[in-house]
Amino acid sequence: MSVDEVAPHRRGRPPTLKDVASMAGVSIATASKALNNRQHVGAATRQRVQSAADALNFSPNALAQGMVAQRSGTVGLLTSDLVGRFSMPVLRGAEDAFGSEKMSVLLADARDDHIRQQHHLRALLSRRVDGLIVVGAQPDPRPSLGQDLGVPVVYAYAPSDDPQDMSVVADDVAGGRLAVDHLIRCGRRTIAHVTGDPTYGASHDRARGAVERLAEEGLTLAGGEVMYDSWSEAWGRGATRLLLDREPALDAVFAGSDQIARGVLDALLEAGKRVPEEVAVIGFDNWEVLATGSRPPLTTIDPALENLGRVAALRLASAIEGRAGHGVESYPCRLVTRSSTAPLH
Amino acid sequence: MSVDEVAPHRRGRPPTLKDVASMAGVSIATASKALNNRQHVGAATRQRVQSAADALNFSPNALAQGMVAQRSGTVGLLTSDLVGRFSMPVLRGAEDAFGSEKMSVLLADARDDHIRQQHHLRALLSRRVDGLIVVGAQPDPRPSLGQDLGVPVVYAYAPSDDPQDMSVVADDVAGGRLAVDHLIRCGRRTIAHVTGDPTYGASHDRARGAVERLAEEGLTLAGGEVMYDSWSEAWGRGATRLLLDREPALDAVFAGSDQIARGVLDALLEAGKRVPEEVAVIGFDNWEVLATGSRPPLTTIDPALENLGRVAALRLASAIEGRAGHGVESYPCRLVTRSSTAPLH
DNA sequence: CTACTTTCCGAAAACGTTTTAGCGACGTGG
DNA sequence: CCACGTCGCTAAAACGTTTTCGGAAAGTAG
Repeated sequence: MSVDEVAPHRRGRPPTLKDVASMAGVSIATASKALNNRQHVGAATRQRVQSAADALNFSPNALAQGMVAQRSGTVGLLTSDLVGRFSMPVLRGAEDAFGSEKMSVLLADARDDHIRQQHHLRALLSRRVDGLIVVGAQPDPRPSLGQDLGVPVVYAYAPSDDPQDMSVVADDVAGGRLAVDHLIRCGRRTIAHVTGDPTYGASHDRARGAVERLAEEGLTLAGGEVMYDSWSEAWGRGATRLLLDREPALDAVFAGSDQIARGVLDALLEAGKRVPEEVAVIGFDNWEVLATGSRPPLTTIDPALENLGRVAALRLASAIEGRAGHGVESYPCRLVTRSSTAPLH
Repeated sequence: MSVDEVAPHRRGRPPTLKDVASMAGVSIATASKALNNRQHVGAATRQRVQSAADALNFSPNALAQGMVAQRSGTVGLLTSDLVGRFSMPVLRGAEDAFGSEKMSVLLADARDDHIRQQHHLRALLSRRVDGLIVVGAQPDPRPSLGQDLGVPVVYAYAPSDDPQDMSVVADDVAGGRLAVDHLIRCGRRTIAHVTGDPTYGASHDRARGAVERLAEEGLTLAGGEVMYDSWSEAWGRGATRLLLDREPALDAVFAGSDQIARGVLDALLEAGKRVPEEVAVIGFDNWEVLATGSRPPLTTIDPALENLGRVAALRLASAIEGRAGHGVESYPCRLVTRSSTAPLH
C-alpha cells in the first residue's frame, strides 16, 4: 500500500474534495464523479476514492454545492410565534417531510412584528433559501408576502389573504361538524357551544359547522346562541354557569378550544354534574397537556397540524420543482376520543 | 442621466454583484468595497454603487460570502423534542441573542432517536454551521457529541455528561430553595413537596433545595418525605389526597411541576380547602397555559429558559471567536407570583 | 497498419463573493 | 524634469464543488 503522503490537508479545516482526490491519487473531477455515482469512472478507482473519503471522514461542502447547483437545499420557516402551540407541530411535520437529507430548515421567528419580519425575510433570501413556509399564530388570514420574492411560498395554518398564494389550513367548518356529529351519535340532543374570541374567523367557522350538523337533526343550539368571549378556562367556567341556569336539561357542550373545555369541565363538576354520564364535553385542538390531564380526560378535535406541515412541505417541494399551486386547501380534522364523552347510558 | 443599458441580468435569478457593478459602471471589486464600506473608494463612486444596488434590490449571496469567509453565518440547533415545552423558549432566546442579521438558525429535530441525530448532525456539519446548540427534552445529563466535530458546541437545558463540554442549565437546587423560601415568607410551616419521576436528577435537585431551606428554619417536610411519582395532574391529585389524610395541618404544597400543581389545586378544592387562605400552592416551570388558567392562578418558579437560550448563544458566539469555555453553568430561576400563594392573614 | 469505438480520466470553467496586488494618474517637493 | 507618495480603481486569485469537453489508452474491425 504505497501512499504518496501528499500534504494531508490544512489544519483545523474540514477535508475537501481535493484532499480526497490527492489521497486517492486522482483528479478532483474524478473524485467528484466517483462519490456521486456518476459514470465514466472505473470500478477500482471508484473504490479507492470511496475509501479515501471514508478515511478522511469527508463530507461535501453544501455551500459550494449550492453555488454551482444554484439551490441551497434550504427552506425558510417564517413563524409568528415560536412558543405558540400551533407553529410547532406544523414545523415538525414540515421538517420530516423534507427528509433532512436533501433539505434543511432555516428558522426565523418574527414575533408578529412587521419590521422584524422584513428583517428575517431579507436574511432568509440572502441565504438563498429555495422556498418559504409561513406559519401564523392564529388561524385567520394574514397579509401576503407578495409574489415577487423570487422563491415559492406556502402559507400554513394561517392562510394568505391573496388567493394567488398557496395556503394549507385546517378545515374548521368540518371540525365543528365533526364535534357535534360525535355528540349526536352519543345520543345527546341539548348541545351548547362555548367558544372564544369572536374576532377570529375560525370561531365562526367551527360554530357554523356545528350549527349545520345540528340543523340536519332538526336541532338548534342549547342556550339559543353561540357563546363567544375569550380562549380561556375562566370563560369556560363562566359560560357553563350561565348555561346551567338557562338550560337545566343540558346534556353536552362543544368547547371551541381545549382551554375552554377545561373550564367547562371544572364548572360542571363543581355544579355536581357527572361527566360524561350527565353532560358530555368535547374540546378542540388536542393540546395534550390539557386534554390528558383533565378529569376526565378530554375528548377533542385534533386539527392535525403535523399533517398540515407535511402537506405544506410537499406543496413547497412541488413549487420548487416548478409545479406551483395556488388557492387555499383545507384538510380534515380528526376526532380523538377520551373519556369526557360517552353514549347516553 | 446616461445609462449604458448593459444586459440587466439573467432572468429569474437574483441580481449579483456583477449586475450592480456594471450598472454603476465600475468593476466588481469596487462595487464590493463600496457596499462593505471599505476604503479606497471615491465618495461619488460609492454613492453610484449604492444607488445601483438599491435599484436592483441587491442582496449579497450569503453562500458565496460563506465560501470566501470560511464561515457560514449559521448555527445548528439540535433538539430532542420539538413539540416539547422546554426547547422552544431556549430556541427563542438563542435566536434573538444572535441578532438574526449576522447569524441564522438551522433547525434539526432528532426526536430522541440516535440514528436520526447522527443524520441531522451530518447534515448540519455539511452545511458548515459555525457552531451547534444542543437542547435536550429533559433536564438530565445527556451523552456528549464529542470534541472532534470541528465546531464548538454548547449544551442547553440538558447538560453534556462530559465536563469538557460547555453546558448552561437552570439551577434546580436554587429553584427548589426559592419555592420553599417564598412559602416560608408567607408564614407557612407545614410544607409538603409533591414531585415527579424519581429517575430525573432534576426532581432530586429541586427537592434538595427545598429540604435545605426548610432545615434552615428547623423544619422538615410535611408528610415526612418527598413524594415522587410522575409529572402528571393525576399524581398531583392522588398525592394531595394522601397528604390531607396524613397531615391535617398542611398549609402549603410545593409541586415539582405546574402539571402536578394543577392536580394539587383540584384535590384541595375538592376537599373543601381554600387556596391560598388555608393552603398555599406553588408550582414549577411557569407553563403559562397551565399556570394562568387554574383557579386560582398559580404562583410558580420560572426556570428562565429564554435567558438560558440567550446565554447559550452568547457562549457559543464566544467559542466561535476562539474563546471556548467548558463546564456546567447554572442560572437562577425566577419567582412568579400569582394568586395561589399569599401571606397567612 | 489504419480508422474507429469505447473506456477512463483530467483540465478548466462556472457559481458569487472578498481580498490582494498592482497600475495609472495626479500632485508635491526637490 | 525627476523621484516619490497617495488616491481611485481594476485584474485576478481564492473558497469547494459540479459539469463539460477533450484527450489518452486500449480494444476492435477493416
